[in-house]
Amino acid sequence: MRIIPKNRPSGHAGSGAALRERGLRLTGPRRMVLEVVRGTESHPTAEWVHQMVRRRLPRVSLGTVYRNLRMLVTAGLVKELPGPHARFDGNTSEHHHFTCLACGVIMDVAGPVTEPHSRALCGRVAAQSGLRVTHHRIEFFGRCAACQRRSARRRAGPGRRRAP
Amino acid sequence: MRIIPKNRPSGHAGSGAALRERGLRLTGPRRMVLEVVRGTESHPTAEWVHQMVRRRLPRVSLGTVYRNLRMLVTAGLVKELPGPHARFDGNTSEHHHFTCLACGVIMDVAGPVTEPHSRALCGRVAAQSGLRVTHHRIEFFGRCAACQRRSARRRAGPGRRRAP
DNA sequence: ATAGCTGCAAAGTCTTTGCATGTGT
DNA sequence: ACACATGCAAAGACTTTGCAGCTAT
Repeated sequence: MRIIPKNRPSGHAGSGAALRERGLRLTGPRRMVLEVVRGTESHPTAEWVHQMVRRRLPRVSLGTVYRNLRMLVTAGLVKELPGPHARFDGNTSEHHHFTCLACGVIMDVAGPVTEPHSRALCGRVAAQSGLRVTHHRIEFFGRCAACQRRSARRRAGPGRRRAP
Repeated sequence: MRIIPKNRPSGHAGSGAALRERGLRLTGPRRMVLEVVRGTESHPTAEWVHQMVRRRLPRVSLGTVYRNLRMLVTAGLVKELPGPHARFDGNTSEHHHFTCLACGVIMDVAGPVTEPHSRALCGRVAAQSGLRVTHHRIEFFGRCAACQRRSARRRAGPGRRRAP
């Protein structure tokens, strides 16, 4: 069900190096924030990042996590997803997102699957409207495979399920 | 520059009728909220809607505006755009949005321009991933025509501008 | 008559910020 | 050394909610 390769092994600069390259100071909290965000595919909230960071650096405050997340977004090392609660994404390669309306999980949808179409889309929009389109974002909504199975099973009949 | 037909003239049920049809009570504040949202293409915030409503009904509170906006969204009479501040859209036909990064304006991008491509996109995503895609949203970002002209003029030379 | 709305104000949630102290370069 | 980061707590921005009094049906 994973559509994009994990970004860890495919390799980008280590967190420390990445920070230095942008002229950002290398501090413990900052590095940890970046590593947490890069180390998950769960599109975490600031709160979640904070909890994870605290496992290693228990004194780090939520304010610092926010400050660093903002800074990393500005530096282009992290992306931010729209919505009422901010969510962050350590995968900076071009990709889109699918949100399961049943369980809430957010999954990546890889560039190769959508790229040709979405490129054509941008072209059309630009051509017809006189707008200059520099980038775009697509969000898909529906049900993930797991939730489809779940509801199919339920419909089939409440006969056999997990051992009672 | 407008890409979609205004939704007023093309006609949908009057606000009163629309509310009744959904079993919602027809009150002054509620009707006014719906009419304000339907009457603009500016994708307004709750605050802005509140100010407009107050021009006619000065005693309406912001809380009531929020309550009614939520209710209208639930009833499907109004759509909500994602982002840190909620924005609302009285145009419920399928369309997407363009945001100008220079001036912040949000414009509609019509279905017909994008529909075939975005349909194909959904199909591909569903096929490759086992996800069931029920709907999607596309946001384009860039510069609107006016801002392109503005910056072109500025580059051309700061010779003649508005009277000093 | 009565379920549903409203105004008002208080409370919530998420995020940002001021300040004194600490730290990477 | 000194600019930059941090922790802490207070403040901000936006949104929701409790409640007593109206109101559409």
